[in-house]
Amino acid sequence: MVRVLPDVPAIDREFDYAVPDRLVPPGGSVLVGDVVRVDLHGRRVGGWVTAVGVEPPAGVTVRPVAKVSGRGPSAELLDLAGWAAWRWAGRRVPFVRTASPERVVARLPRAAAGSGQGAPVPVVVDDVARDAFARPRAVVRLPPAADPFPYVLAAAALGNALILTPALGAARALGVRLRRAGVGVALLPRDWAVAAGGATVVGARAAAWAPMEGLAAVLVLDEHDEGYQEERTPTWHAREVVVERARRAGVPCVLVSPCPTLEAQAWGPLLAPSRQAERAGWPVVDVVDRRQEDPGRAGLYSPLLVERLRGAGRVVCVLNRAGRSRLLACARCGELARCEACGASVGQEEPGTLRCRSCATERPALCLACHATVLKNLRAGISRAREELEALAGEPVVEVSASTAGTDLPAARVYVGTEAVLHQVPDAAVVAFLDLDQELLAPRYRAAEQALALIARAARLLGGRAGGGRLVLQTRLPQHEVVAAALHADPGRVAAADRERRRALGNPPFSATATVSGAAAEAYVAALGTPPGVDVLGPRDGAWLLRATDHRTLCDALAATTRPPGRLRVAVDPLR
DNA sequence: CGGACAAGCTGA
DNA sequence: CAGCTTGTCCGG
Repeated sequence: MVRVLPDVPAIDREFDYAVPDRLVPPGGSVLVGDVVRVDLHGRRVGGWVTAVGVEPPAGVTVRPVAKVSGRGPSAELLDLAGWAAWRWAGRRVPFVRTASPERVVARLPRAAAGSGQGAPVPVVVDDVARDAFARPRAVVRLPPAADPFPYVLAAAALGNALILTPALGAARALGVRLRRAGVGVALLPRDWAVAAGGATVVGARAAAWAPMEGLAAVLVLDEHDEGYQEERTPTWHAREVVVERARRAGVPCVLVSPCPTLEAQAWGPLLAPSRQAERAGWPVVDVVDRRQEDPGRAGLYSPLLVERLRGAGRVVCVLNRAGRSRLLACARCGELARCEACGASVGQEEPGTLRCRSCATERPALCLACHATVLKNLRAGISRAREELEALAGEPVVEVSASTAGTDLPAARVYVGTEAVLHQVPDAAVVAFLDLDQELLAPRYRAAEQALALIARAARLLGGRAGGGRLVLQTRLPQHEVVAAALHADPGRVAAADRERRRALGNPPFSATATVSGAAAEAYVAALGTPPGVDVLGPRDGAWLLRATDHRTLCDALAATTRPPGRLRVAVDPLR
């Protein structure tokens, strides 16, 4: 008899089944974690074995398992899924799915050896990196131009390591380098079976749930990257998952980032490089104080930036324009979309709503003249920026946005785009933030941290100080700590200022928060009540904000609340 | 989630 | 009251 968790998120219960002899693999047995198919209430669903040799409760008719499909997550990972369901107020199934192979894995291969191509390069481990792994936990501040590979090698030198990168491309590149260094590597999600057989694992967010045989060390690169957080509920964070995994396994865990989050710094000791080493790993910064320019004539491009544009090498301009569009017109009659109250042009910040930038009056997105609901974009921020830049540069300028990801960018010397441009252009001689204030003043509690992360990303395209690249920051807030941090290659300035600000405002990591939204939110909040240590704020726009002293208090309160029927979204640690 | 079954609604 | 929709329950 086995206990089975069906692969149906809404059920979130286990059921007992018998295993017919003919389904027991020859010479083996059905194990915890195995993927099965079972009949449940008139339909056949997938599921996972969560316990074997169980005694079903009296009075239930036990049905046989329909099929034993293959191997699945270990008992440790099933347990971790239970913890994650608590931590992010979700169900176990989404986590167990993430921990499972994409396709059926009938049996595991033997432990992965080195690639065998040529003689393995002896693993020379950097002293600083080895010291980081000699501690149970460490946060390493590594400047953007520095190669993190010594930390990767130091992790792999301890045995089968779990190494996370924010995106799969970086994981693939690390895998190649590790194989060349003679390390047996599994790239998740592709090599699930290899990982389960025993290997050092590299991968992105989902690899936090990789099967590991004899986990020896955990390493998270670019720990600050928001790609580590799942956007859909449960809004789990890969860094938190692997930190917990390392803790449970009693193995060292190292988080690396050019600009470590306050969450990371609250978790473990910060190892910062020498001032000299850190300066070498950040580019030279030009701060352009836009307050000094003639307000009537100041466009998007300062005289200094125009001068940099004339130099040699690739130029990348970043313009994260808040709002979907700046100027709209009716697609049917051509009437400009203007404010009813003051006549100024209105923009569309959220689909379906027009907002006046001058008096903040809002109205539904329809034409005042003919009531058509389709409006077209006359001045998307980036498109206009591109035209102006092309005129200034006197050469073709390529526009880059999230929508051009994965396509071949036209060859050009000058690029302009949203922050997506920093992910799509490999390197540059100049990176300019046309309107850094947009980032600095964003109405999010993480704005400073995120702005610095963006600058660190730009710094990667430029290389270190010796490379001669220039980072141009156009701002009206030249004293802002983010600008100062970039200028002095000292991310600690942002951390220090942000820490005090967040402490004063009770923002994470000095609290644990969750948002509750959806049709059933009101009933859920009512059922939650007012547990000690948890503040219930709102509703605002139909959503409630829960703030607790810590995650234990918050998550215990959420776990004690039964979900009412209806649509409900509970997001623990929302980035907002 | 989605099948089973009950209760409710409609039209002849 | 058949035939259909809608709602609630519950799964081994």
